[in-house]
Amino acid sequence: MVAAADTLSQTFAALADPTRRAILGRLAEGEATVSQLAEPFDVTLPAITKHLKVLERAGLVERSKRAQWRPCRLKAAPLRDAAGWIADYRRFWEASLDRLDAYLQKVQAELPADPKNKKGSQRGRK
Amino acid sequence: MVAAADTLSQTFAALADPTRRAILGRLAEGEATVSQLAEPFDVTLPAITKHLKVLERAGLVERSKRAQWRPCRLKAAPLRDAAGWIADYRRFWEASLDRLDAYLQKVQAELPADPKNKKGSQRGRK
DNA sequence: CGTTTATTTTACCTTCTGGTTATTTTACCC
DNA sequence: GGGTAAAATAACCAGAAGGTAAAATAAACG
Repeated sequence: MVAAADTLSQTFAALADPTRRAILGRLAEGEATVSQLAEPFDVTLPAITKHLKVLERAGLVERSKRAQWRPCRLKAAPLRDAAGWIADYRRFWEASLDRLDAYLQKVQAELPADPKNKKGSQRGRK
Repeated sequence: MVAAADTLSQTFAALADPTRRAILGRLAEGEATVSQLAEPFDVTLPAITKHLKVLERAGLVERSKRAQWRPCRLKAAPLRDAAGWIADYRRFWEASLDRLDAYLQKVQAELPADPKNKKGSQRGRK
């Protein structure tokens, strides 16, 4: 425990499920009720309710009451923060920097690695 | 099961833990061994090994062997895809669009509230 | 060879997750 | 009020997560 359920963790955890990502995708097209959201998926409604609760706790979805419906709409603010966190790593994947970096680290890893390289004689146990 | 553990889900799941994000942060400064990575945290080494395995399976970390050390380095490629997914929602949080959108959806929510759109003629999705 | 250092593996435990079915609640409608 | 549709809740379950302590590997070193 102690996990503290920080906002960023909740956001990423919410995004770590394909069903939930699809729900957000659907909500990007506009408000939808729970049944409408559930329709494309092969799961029961309570399962969708749970997913929505996760999304709601993560601040990614907001719900209102309209008659017996509970329409949901997208709230993208947490995505801004998530994108912000990831953006710090942009330089690592941009251009060939990733490969260059890998190369440099590999060289750095190889040089001071084997001053002698002895062979062990232990070989038959498991 | 059936979840298929798609790449994006694995990436987001890996990022959903503060310890793992901190590990990535440390690796952004350069290669590090397991013990070095573990040092700032109040957890045992096996816990770090597990976190590293998660990061490795997500393709965010690559490891090599150097003597008895297993130096880790950052691989940011999956972050590019994650950033790409989130970027699709950029318009929802930018500027005042979020509030405007909320307003529009609220209005939209209030107006067509009462018609007798009962059986499946709501929207015809699918 | 035996020791030491670095890391992984092996149980094992507890909590969280995602799913289910069955039952309630909520609110409209006649 | 009774019926009906939408959604939530309750109770339950299997499996994954994150953690631990203790034992096992791996590789340098003396």
